[in-house]
Amino acid sequence: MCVEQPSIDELNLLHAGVCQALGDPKRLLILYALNERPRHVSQLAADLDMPQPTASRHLQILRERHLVLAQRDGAAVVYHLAEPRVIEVLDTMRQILRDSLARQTGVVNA
Amino acid sequence: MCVEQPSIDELNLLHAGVCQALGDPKRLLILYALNERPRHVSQLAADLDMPQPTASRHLQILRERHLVLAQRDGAAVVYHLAEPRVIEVLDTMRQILRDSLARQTGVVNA
DNA sequence: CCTATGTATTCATCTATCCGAATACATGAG
DNA sequence: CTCATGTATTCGGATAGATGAATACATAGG
Repeated sequence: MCVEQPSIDELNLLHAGVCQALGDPKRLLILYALNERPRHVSQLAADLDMPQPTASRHLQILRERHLVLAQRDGAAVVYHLAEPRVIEVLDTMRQILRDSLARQTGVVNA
Repeated sequence: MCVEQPSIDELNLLHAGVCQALGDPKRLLILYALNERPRHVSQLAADLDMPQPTASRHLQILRERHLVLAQRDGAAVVYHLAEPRVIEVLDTMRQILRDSLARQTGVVNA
């Protein structure tokens, strides 16, 4: 109780922040990779062919936005999705995008 | 036919571009406003209390990402959502966000 | 053509983001 | 404690994004 609730504007700001976190190609790859299975940072970096610090920084951003969760595993850290629904949302967006592209090119011979 | 199809990476890039377009508070307000009803640029600017050039620039970005469509109405231009599904997606994201916040604060007395 | 209204664009500036490289920090083993 | 491994952070520079102010452009009316 007595918890400060975010105002409409604050919620809108947080909302934008989450969307912004999704607005990077590498972070999308990370989210889809973690959807397949949780992974160590180094494993993720190797799988996605990016330097470890790069993966770590992107994971930090995703963590701040509550899109992924970290869990210690000895000296390593396992990251996993915080919300499976996010993948559904991303899939929907991607489908909308594909439809949009199809509509564009489709107009040519419509 | 013979239309160049985007590769996986290109699609991922476009996907990120669309998400990035959603990652701005004012653009979220614009999308939600246009979901209520299509509007002229000036009307939108007035309703959302932002300068007309600001609204116009944001609309340009949303147009480039195929999130809104423009339609001339005399000297004015009516903007409307290109995809109602985008609002569903945004609503889902917002709900996920609310759940996440509730989980955070809820842990206090869990 | 000239004017009025509405929209888009340019410019300069400021801020934020992204990255590679280097380095600091944390954990577990010996 | 020391070392090895794995992760996070800092620094510097390059790039992109957002904004106010000014202005160009487009359309309709007279």
